[in-house]
Formats: sequence, structure tokens, C-alpha cells
Amino acid sequence: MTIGLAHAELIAVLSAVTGDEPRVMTVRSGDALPSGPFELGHRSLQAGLREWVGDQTGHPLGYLEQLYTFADRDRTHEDAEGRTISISYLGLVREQAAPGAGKPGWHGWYEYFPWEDHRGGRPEILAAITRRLQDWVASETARREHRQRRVDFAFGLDGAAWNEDLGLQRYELMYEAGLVTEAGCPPAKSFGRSMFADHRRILATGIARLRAKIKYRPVVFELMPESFTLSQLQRTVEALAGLTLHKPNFRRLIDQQELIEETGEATSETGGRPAKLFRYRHAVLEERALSGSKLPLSRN
Amino acid sequence: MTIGLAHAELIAVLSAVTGDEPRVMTVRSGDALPSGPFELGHRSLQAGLREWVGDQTGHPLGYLEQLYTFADRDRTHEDAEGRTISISYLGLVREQAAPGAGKPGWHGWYEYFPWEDHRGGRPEILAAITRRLQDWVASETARREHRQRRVDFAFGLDGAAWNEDLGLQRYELMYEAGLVTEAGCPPAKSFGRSMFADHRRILATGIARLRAKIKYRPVVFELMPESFTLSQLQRTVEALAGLTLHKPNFRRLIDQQELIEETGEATSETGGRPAKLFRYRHAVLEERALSGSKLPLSRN
DNA sequence: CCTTTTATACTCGAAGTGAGTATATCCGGC
DNA sequence: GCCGGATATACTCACTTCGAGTATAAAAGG
Repeated sequence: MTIGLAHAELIAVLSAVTGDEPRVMTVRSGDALPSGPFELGHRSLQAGLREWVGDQTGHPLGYLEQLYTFADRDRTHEDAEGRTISISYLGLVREQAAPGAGKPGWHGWYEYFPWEDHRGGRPEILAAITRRLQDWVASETARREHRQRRVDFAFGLDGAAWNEDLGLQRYELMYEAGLVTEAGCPPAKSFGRSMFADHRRILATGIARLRAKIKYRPVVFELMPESFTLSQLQRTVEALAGLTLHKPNFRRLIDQQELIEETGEATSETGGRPAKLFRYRHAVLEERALSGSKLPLSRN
Repeated sequence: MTIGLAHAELIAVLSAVTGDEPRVMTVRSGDALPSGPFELGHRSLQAGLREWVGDQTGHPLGYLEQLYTFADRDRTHEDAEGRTISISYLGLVREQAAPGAGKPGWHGWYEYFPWEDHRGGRPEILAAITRRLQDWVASETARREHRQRRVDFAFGLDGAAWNEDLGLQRYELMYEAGLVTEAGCPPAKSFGRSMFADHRRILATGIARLRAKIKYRPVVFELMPESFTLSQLQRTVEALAGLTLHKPNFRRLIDQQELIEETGEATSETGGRPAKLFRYRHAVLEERALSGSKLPLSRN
């Protein structure tokens, strides 16, 4: 049994939320995600990336999770024999340690995906996108219905509701339909800021994963400072999901999960009535997972 | 920027359900998962694996999804410079095309994880396992409480309910506690059949992923024959989850999802009243994902 | 024909969820 | 000092979902 030889590379989607805006760490003025070789000295992939991020950015990395491994033919390294295998990771950085809005290297998610931010209602750009997608659907003869269903489902058309988790499917549809420059579309007719190679697709993968994850695991707290108000927490979740949430219900949800506790202090920096400060209950909850069982169990 | 050189290998967790028993495709008489080199000629990882599985097993592969990429130091290939990167995949094979219970290569999941099958109630082996885990908890002084919480949570002790999704956590705890031969435990004091290198851990990853997935995506149907009865469907889900389900509620769940339709025929092979046969509604549902939104949305 | 076995259908109460409304406490201006 | 704006916090209600139990239907076999 022979083993294929390949180049191994790590790519990181590092996110933080500052000023109610979700941001991603980039290089080349926002054109690429940070990446580097997988050094042989590392104990594991995870450890390798953690070390490397620490060196490169100076930010301590909280949560870290593997995203996906890509090895498509078009990823072949130019001057080398063999191909490149890219292993991508999602990492979360605390707001405290993260740089401010203006700092270099960090760019807002929605610069690359303006159609994903629904906090101010359905973005206007979606009208133009769905019009172009309809043309693309109409241009197909054989499997037109299938295309139509995919578009309707992903973009919340024809009765379907907008689902914030489907960011990757939306990007992939737009790629297929030739609406992004990465797919060869001229910049004037494309949507959102593009990135080097398939980095924008990897970013979409990271965003989709994080949006799905905040619903069943308490990862938001990896993005929060030590103490925070409930409104701050809600606005952070809203920034990530690209949606506005119902305030009373959000608070009910948070407190029935018993994920946080009052610090005893309050802040009046918010304008109106002072808000109580809370902290995440690290100790108790390291192993917590919402049961979320959708199977009809029987207890015998 | 240099790129690290590495050996690339694909490892597959191929599962089927035959005779109400979940099975995995193995090599070396059940001691290892099938694996092979990542050939340079393939278009992508996915395509590479699909082709390779077809050649090796003769079974057409339905569903295929990437599981995880491993590259720990202990995975280094003996005779080679550099290390091995193992990219693992989860694949589902239809019962029809799958071999019967006796055929070589296929082994039951619960041979490797006897504590994971709760269809006949809590397995007796769990008593011995938790006893040994309690010793392990007690042997720690500093972070004992943390260990205790991890064990209680993963194994459904001290008020916590058994959660079938936590199979990987359970295996990892048992590994840490030295209860499996892969961790150096003598066979007489270990639990479950072991596998080569970290293959059993990869199998646990696949099982956990599949158990979680059946709750929010209709992947079970990838394991069913063209037409099936509701009881058959339920027993397949039960086999995967390692749990018994409440029949009336299972049927209600299935039919409110509108995932299946009657074929018009019935079968009386089941003993009692003849059961209606159903088929999966492929066409309509290729893009379906249960919304499962746990965020308190507001609709403005 | 009656019992056993499996399939299918209906009901009920508890819990969860979406949505709206009411009260509390600060700030700043008059 | 009082009042309106702004934000925080608390409560209520209807509707849906979900776990659990019960009842009826249709076959096979003695």
C-alpha cells in the first residue's frame, strides 16, 4: 500500500465581534485568510495552529474547531509536485483581546457577504441577487424544477423562511450561477467582496458552522468579555446570526439555561436604566450540551 | 512560505443496517477500517473515496460526508519522512446492496462499543465501566470535580439522562481512564473489541456524527431499501440510536415531516396485520433541512 | 371463533415557543 | 423637582410541540 505525497497547509477563519460587528482576521488587506505550512514539529494539527496563531497575531485563541479539509485539483501548488491539502479551522477570539474596528487585518463578515446581514430587514441587494438567480434557473431546461427548489429554499423564497444557517449553500449557488468573481464573473456584475482562491468559500463555511453552533452549544461566550450585560450578549448573537431577536424571549432562553450568573455589579453606560452585569459560569458548564433530542424516546 | 510535505491517506467509516443491526465495513477480520492512499489523479477527496470504495467493495455508495482529519505525531508512517495525514469519511450503504449479517468484512457496531446499545435497557457492562471510571475520578486530587462532571454527563449518571450522541466523549473518557487496550490496558481488564491504531476512535466519531445527524436531516433513508414499512424504518433508527422509540410518536413525527409517501402496496410478512409500504419522496426533499431554530426570532 | 400479534388511529396534559404588554430606573432638559 | 425619553427587567397569554397512554383494525393460527 503506497501513500500519496502531498503538501499540507493550515487555513484559519478567526472571528471576533467588536462594536456589534462580526469580523474575520485577514491578510493581504482583506484579500485572503491567514494560512501557513503544517510544520512537522507540532504535536497535532490543533496544537500547530494554536501556536502559529499566537505567534502571528498576538491574540490568545479561545475556542478552536476543525472546519473542513479541501484537496481539489485546482488547489495544486504551482511549483511543486503533488497537490496541496488545506485543512481549515474555525477559531474564536475575545472582544477584549481583539483589535478595534479600525485595526488592520480585521474585516467585517458582511463586506464579503452583504446579503447575509438581515438585522436591518431583508438587504436590498437580495432583490438583485434573486433576479439573477431566476435567470440562471430559467436557463436550465432539464432539471429546472430542482434548481428552483434549491434557490427558493436557500434564499427563503416562495413561502420558505430565511434560514441564517444556509450561508454556505447560498454562496455555492451564487458560485454555480456565476455571480461571484471567483467563478469568473466580471467585478461589475458580481456581489460582495471576493477573496483569493477559495478563501471566501472557506469563510462561508466558518460562518455557517458558527451560526449553527451557537444554537446548541454555548460558544458565544468565547467572544464575550469577562462581564457583560444581557443586551450586549443579545447584540453579539444578533451580529453572528445576522438577525434581530425577540428581547423578552432571548432573556428567558438565557436564564432557563442557567449559563450565566450576576456579578452583582451594574453599568449605566448604556443610556437608560443601568444594566446588571453577568459572567459566564465556566466551571459548571464545560461539558454542557443542549440535549436537543428530536427523537421520540420511550422510557422503559 | 514553505509548505509542509506529508503523506495523505483516506479512511472510511462505511455503515449499513442489516437485520436491525448497524454494521461497519472493516478489513483484517474486523481489526481495521478500510483505508487507502489519496491518489493524485482524483478530482477531489470525495471523488477519490467514492471511486476507491466502488472498486474495493462493489457496493454503490449513497451518502458520503467528511468526518475529520487527523495528523497526530503518533500517526507518523513508519518508513517515511514526514507524517501521515488521515482524512476520514462517513459513508452510508443501502441494506439491499449491503451484504448479509454473515458476510465477511462487515461487523456490528456494538461489538466494538457494547455499552452503546440501550435497546434492551441499560447494558449490564455499564456498571463495570462506571465503577472503573469512579476509581479514575477518585485517583485525581486537583480537578476531581471536573472529572466527575464529565463522567456523569457523558454516561448519564447522577440525574443526567443518557444521551446517545455522546459516544465519542464516552470513548475518549474511557481512553483517558485507561479502560481500552488502545490506551495500553491489558485485554482482560478492557471493554469492547479494539481496533488497529486509532481506528476505533474514528468509528466512534462516525457513529456519534450519524446519531446526531438523523435528528435533523433525513439520512436514514440512505440506509433503507426502496420500499419499507414504518416499523422497519423505526427499527433502523432504533438500531442507529441504540434506543427504543415510542411508536405512536415516531409515526406522528414521520408523517408531519411529509418525508415519505405510501406506495399503495402492503406486506404481511411481519406476522400480524399487514403493514403499508412507503417510499422516500426523493424529488421533493433533496434540499430539505429541518429548521430547528432554537433562537427566539422576532419578525419585523 | 377466539387469542395472539402487529399495524394504525386518537386523546390528553405538560412543556416549550412566539408575541405582546407592563413596570422599573436611569439621564437630561425645563 | 418633575417629566419625557431611553433602556432594562418582569409578567401574561395563546398556540404548538412533545411525551405518554389508550383504543381500534386486520391478519395468522389453534
